[in-house]
Amino acid sequence: MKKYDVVIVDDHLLFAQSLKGLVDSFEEFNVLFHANNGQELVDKLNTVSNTPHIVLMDVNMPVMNGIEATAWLRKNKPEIKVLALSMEDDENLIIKMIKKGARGYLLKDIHPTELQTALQEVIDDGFYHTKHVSKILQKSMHGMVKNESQLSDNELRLLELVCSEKTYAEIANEMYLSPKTIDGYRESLFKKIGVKSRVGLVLYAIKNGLYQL
Amino acid sequence: MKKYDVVIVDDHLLFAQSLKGLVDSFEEFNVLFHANNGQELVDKLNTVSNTPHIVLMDVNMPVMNGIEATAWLRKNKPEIKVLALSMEDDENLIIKMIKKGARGYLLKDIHPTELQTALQEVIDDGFYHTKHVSKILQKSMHGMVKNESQLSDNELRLLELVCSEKTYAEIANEMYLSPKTIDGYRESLFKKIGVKSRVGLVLYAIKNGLYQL
DNA sequence: TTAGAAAAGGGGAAAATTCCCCTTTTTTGT
DNA sequence: ACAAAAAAGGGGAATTTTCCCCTTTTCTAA
Repeated sequence: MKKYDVVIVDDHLLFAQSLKGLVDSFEEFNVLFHANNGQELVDKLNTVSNTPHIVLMDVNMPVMNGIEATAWLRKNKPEIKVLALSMEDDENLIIKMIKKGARGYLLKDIHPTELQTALQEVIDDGFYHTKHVSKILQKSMHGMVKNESQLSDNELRLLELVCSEKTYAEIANEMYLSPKTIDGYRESLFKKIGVKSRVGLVLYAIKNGLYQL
Repeated sequence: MKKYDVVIVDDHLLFAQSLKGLVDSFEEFNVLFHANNGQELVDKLNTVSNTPHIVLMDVNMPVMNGIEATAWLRKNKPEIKVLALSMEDDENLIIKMIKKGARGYLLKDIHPTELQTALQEVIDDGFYHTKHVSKILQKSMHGMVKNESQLSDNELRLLELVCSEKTYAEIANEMYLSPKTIDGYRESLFKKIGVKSRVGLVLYAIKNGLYQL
């Protein structure tokens, strides 16, 4: 029987290596290769003739992260199915990955047998949603998740820059905008997010993974 | 040849499982059992007659974390050697674990062969320091690491409360102290930590786990 | 017990943040 | 081409943060 080819994209070498052992131990699957980040995946797919059926994709990675890599795959290799596998249990991150094309989102603390089930279902049904992911998707359909997609690009940019010791004047300078414009963005962010101080913005940005510590 | 027994303590099941596979593949080592957190380790060590030579200890875990578990081991099972294995690359955390008795601190992105080397050296020499850990220890000996142990109780308390939308006046009220006293603590924290704004304090507190999101 | 250190508190002011209400410029849909 | 909407910018002021230098109270060790 032909095995399905899996590619692992993860910057934690130890995890990736042992994950490979686990996946290889599954009857129906076989690890084709491993990439340390999104960019390495893209490079390897462009040179190697063999394309995998499934990519097990970490989300937080240096150089090119899982979101960008998944977007690239959908555009350039749409036949490859992406299964996200991350430590981050974050509603917005999960939604973002699925919007970009991930067929499911597993947390790294799942049971090994669930990984096998997930891989098989992605092959058979085209997706695999854990109960947890289903619940988040349900909520997001009803607008229960404050998704930052309703924040403008500049507001998002400010939200990141606010997580620093820069003053608003310095931030305005960096964004080539008037301090008054920045003040407007700030006010808008306060309203949309529901906070009343810069510290509130910082806390929100960090909780929602918009600012990487 | 008798193999050395290893116990894995990690709340990420998938990682733990595949790590077990890796360790079992080493000639000289054998995984005795796995615990999901420090408390489970303590329970199992108290019921099982067999004690391991080495514990591979994650740091961030629910219920009882790696620091508490390592402290318990030093007090109750000093013959067991702890090797920390974590994602967290944080100077204070590394120092804290080693102070509590860890024989080394590995990051989860090391190469699998280095894990084998580390296990072997912990058995042979009693410790294994990566270049990274050695550098941090060297720095800490020269007071180059800003360790939060030199922050007073009130300063630490303020550092937590600062991670909120409260004003300093409100914080003063909550701590039953004059706003001016709080102002003094704040100034002292700025100096000790090396920041110049409240956002700087928030970022420091979060990076160092002093404030739980 | 008594001097010195540490903790707590204060005055005052410049800088930064927050808030509200308003104008100009740019973009967009038809 | 033009009206409406969105983005950018402004005036002005209250509040909060930040900073510096100083006094009083409390703890601590000789």
